[in-house]
Amino acid sequence: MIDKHSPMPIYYQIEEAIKERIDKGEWREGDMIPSEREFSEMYHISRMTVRQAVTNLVSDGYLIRQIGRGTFVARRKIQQKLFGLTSFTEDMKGRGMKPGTRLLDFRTVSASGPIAEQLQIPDGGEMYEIKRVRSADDLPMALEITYLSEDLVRGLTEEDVYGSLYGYVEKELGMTIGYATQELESSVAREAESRTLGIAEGAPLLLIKRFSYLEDETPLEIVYSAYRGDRYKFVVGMHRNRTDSNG
Amino acid sequence: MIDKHSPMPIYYQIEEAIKERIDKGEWREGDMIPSEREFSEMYHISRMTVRQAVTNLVSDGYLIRQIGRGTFVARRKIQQKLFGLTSFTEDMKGRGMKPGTRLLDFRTVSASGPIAEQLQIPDGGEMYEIKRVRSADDLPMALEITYLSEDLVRGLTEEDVYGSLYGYVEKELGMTIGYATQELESSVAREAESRTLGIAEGAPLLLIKRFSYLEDETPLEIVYSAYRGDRYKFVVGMHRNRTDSNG
DNA sequence: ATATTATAAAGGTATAGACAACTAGTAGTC
DNA sequence: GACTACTAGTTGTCTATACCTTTATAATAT
Repeated sequence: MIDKHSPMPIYYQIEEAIKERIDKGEWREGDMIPSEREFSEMYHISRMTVRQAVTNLVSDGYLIRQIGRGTFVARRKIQQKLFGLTSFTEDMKGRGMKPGTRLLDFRTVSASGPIAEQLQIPDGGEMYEIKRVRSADDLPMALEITYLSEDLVRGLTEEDVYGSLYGYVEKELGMTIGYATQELESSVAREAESRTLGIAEGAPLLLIKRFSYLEDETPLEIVYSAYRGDRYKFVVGMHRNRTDSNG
Repeated sequence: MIDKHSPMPIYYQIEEAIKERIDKGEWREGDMIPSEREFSEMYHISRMTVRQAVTNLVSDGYLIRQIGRGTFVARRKIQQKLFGLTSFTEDMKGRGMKPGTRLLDFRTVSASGPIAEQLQIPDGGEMYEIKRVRSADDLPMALEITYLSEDLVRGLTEEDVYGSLYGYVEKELGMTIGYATQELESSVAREAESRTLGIAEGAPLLLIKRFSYLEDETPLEIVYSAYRGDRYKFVVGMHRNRTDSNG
C-alpha cells in the first residue's frame, strides 16, 4: 500500500490511503481512525510523517483531532468543496447541472485604469476581455466579463474560453491558482441584463466581483458576473480564524 | 524574545514574533524573511519547530514559501480577515463602522422541523429564537433571526444578545467555533422588510443563511439575515483546494 | 455509593540530525 | 556570446526518540 521508494512523498500516500478508506465507506463519519502510533507501526514509518498526513487532512476538513481521545472522520464530506475556490464550470457540475457557455465577445484591449492596476499590467500592456453568458442545463444563469493579462496567458484562443478558464490555466499552462477575493452584492436587472438572461426587469441579480491570484500572488484575472437571483445561490464554507488577536 | 520555559509553545512564540515584525513594518510585503536554519540558530531551537511556526503562518496567509528561494512576506495583510468567519459585530468593526443592535424579540420556543434537525435538538427540546435589527453607524443594516439550542448555551439573557453572539460563546462559555456554511441569494424587499430597514419596496436585499458549528462539529446556530443591498457587500476570500482529485 | 488515585493511550510539542529537490549565481568550456 | 557544470543556499521530506497534556477508564480508598 505504501511504497517508500515511490517519488510520491510518504505523507501524501498516507493521505490518499485515508481518503480512499473514507470514500469507500470503510471508515464512516464520526468513526475513530487508527492512532498515529498505530499508523506508524502499521507502515513502518515515523510518527512525524503520519502527523504530516493527518495534519493536512485536518486542515482540508476530512479529519478532526481531539487530544487525549483520538482522530475522527469529519462529518459532511459532501460540503468539503464549499470551502474551496471553484470555477463556474466546477460549481455547476458540483450542483449536478450541465455547464455551458455562449461567447458574446473576445478581444484584446489596451489596459488602463484600475483594472490594469489590479492585474499589474504596465503602461501600454494588453489584456484579454471576454464576455460570456454562462448557462446551466441550457438555461442562462449568469453574465460574465473576464479580464486577463495577455502577458500571463499568452496565446489564449476563442476555443479555450468555452470551458473552464481555471482548468485551462492549471492543466494547459501548468500554473497553480492560489486564492481569490470575492465581493457579492444584491442588485436588480436592468433592460440589457434582463434581455440577455431572459428575466424580467427589476428581477433580483446577484453581482459577484472576483480577483483571482496565483500561488505566488501574481494577479490572474478579474471577473464581473451577474447571476440570476431566482436560480442561483452562492454557497460558501468559512473557517473561524485561529488567530483573532487584534481587531 | 523566546522563552523556552514559558507555557506558550515555542512555535507559537515564533509565530507571534514574526507577525509582530510584519505588523511593525520591519519586514515588508515581498521581503524575504530569515531562512528556517537562521531562525533555528538564532533562537537555538530545532528547525522542525521553526517549520511548524512558518507552516501555520503560511496557511494563515502571512507568509509564502518558495522552494529553493526562501520564505517571503505575503502581500495584502489587510485582506487576511476576509478568509475568516466573522460575526456581524466583527464584520462592521472591520469596515470601520460602529455596530449596533435593536432587539425585536427574544424567546424560547419548542424545537421542531428542519431547524430542530439542523441544531440536533431532540424531540421536546427548547431553542432560543432571537430577532434583531443590526445597524452600522446607527443606520439599519440587516434584519436577523437566530436560532440556538437552549441546551448548548443555557442561561442566555437578553443582555447577552446586544453584542456579538460569537464573542459571548467564545469568551463567556469558552467554546471554540469551528466553521460555518453560508448561502447567499439576491432578493427584493417586501413591505415588512422595507419598513424595518427603512428602504423602498422592491429594493435589493442580500439574504444570507448561516449554519455555524463548533470545532467538534456540534451545530451551534442558524441565522437568517436580510442585508440592505444598497449598503452592504459581502466580501470573502477563498483558497483553491490542494486536493482537486475527483469532481 | 462516592470520591480519589493510578494507569493507559491518545494527540501536542520538541529535538538533532540526514538527505533530496530546487533556485540562483559563478566559474569554466566551447 | 552561449552553453554547461559546479556550488551555496533554500525549502521539502523523513527518521527515531523523548517528554508533556488531556482524556477515559480501572482500581482503590473513603
